[in-house]
Amino acid sequence: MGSSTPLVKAVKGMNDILPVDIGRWHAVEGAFARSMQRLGYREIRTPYVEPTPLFVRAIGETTDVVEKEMYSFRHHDEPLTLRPEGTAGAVRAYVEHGVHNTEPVTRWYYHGPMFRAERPQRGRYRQFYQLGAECIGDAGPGCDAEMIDALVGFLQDIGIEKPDVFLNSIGSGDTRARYKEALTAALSPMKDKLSADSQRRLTTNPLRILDSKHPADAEAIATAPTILDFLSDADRAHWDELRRQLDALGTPYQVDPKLVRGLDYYTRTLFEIKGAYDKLGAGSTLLGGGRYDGMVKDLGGPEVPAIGFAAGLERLLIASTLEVSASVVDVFVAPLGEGTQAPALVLARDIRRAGLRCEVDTRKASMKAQLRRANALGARVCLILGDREVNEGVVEMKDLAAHVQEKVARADVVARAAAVVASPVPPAREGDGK
RNA sequence: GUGGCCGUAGCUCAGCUGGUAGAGCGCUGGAUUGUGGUUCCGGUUGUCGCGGGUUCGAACCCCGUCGGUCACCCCA
Repeated sequence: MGSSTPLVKAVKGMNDILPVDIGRWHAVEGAFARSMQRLGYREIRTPYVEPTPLFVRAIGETTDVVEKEMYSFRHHDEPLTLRPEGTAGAVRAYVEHGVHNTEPVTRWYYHGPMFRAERPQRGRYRQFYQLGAECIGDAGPGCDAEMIDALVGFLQDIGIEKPDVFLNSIGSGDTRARYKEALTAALSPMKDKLSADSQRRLTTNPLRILDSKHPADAEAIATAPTILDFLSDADRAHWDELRRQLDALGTPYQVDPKLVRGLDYYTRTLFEIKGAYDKLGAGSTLLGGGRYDGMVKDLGGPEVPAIGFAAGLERLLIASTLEVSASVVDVFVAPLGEGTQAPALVLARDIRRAGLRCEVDTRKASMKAQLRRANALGARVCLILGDREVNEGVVEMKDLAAHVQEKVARADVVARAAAVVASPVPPAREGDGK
């Protein structure tokens, strides 16, 4: 009946995904899996809960994620955390299973929920879903270029017309150390003019100032030295080669020397893809990633390079124009009259055994109500089984899209219904049925 | 986490300087006592997010709280 006030509600920032919406989720997840499999990636699933120190080590002690966004708790004195991202767990699994001993290059993709205690808004939730992949064991820029190119293709596959790729290199350890020094030196004199956040960042994490949207920081950012001028020879070679290969692939990108990311583990290549600005506003980063050549070793493994990315599934769904069939069943069986339920159940089971989706009405509803339901479920065929039909050994088969109906022998009805379901939907016509 | 805006039926929303709720869609019944979708006619739905306060009287004003949203922080 009417409405009701729930006694218990879902946790803030954590949402139900209802069946009406799940089709689009499946479509995007499926497109992603196919796209990664075509590149030789295999799926990995890791736990949603990991030991807290994994994230502290991998992501970095002073990052916002670790400092204030993790769902952490103790269980029997063991510090645990709901994973805030997927790379740390994948790399932990890589090290734990000694995967480097079994193959030179490892390509894994994953999808699943992540948890971050931020203030929710559109496209940003406390339990959210990521699609991601890691390529471990190849240091070359070709690996980076291939990944970026494939991602653009994937986004186009799900109907995101023109994804914008932003690209940067933040070099490796020594490059970054020299740049940090130069940046701090350049910005310190104007410290008083910076925003409060950036003044603090000057000592904690000066790179992040480049990312600030605060108007007070605009001038400092504009005049700051760019990290691309500080690249070591090896870093520069990687960077130049990456761009050459992207050009060869014909994948457009924009160099953004101010692109920095909030996780400490990145080295060299950094990329971000944005799109659907009108629908996503400030959260239009669809996907971000980069190289993390040091993490495997940091987590106790061998010195092995790696690159990966993660995409926000909710954001992809907002940006995607994919449309998905709302049809729930292929065939609807409508029993009419007293003795018809049992034959209807048998008929429905036969239909399902032929591989079709079929719902049978067990409510004893009127024919009108049953046909309405058949229509609402998106059935192509409605099989009407009244006492008359049962007695005659036939079924009334109605093609709901073509608006035609015929009497079919019970023995033939499964094959005939299957043929109708497989046949193209006739062109829509104006009009009223007869 | 900081600040702004919002919260009325399942959905989208209306409700005039406070006088105790309305539309469309949906759902449902009928027109067609065995035929959907289209058409026509009828019916149905609310502790006006929650708690407190002001007032003779609150959906409307005030405080708190929860939720959403936008921006920031940050990120996917």
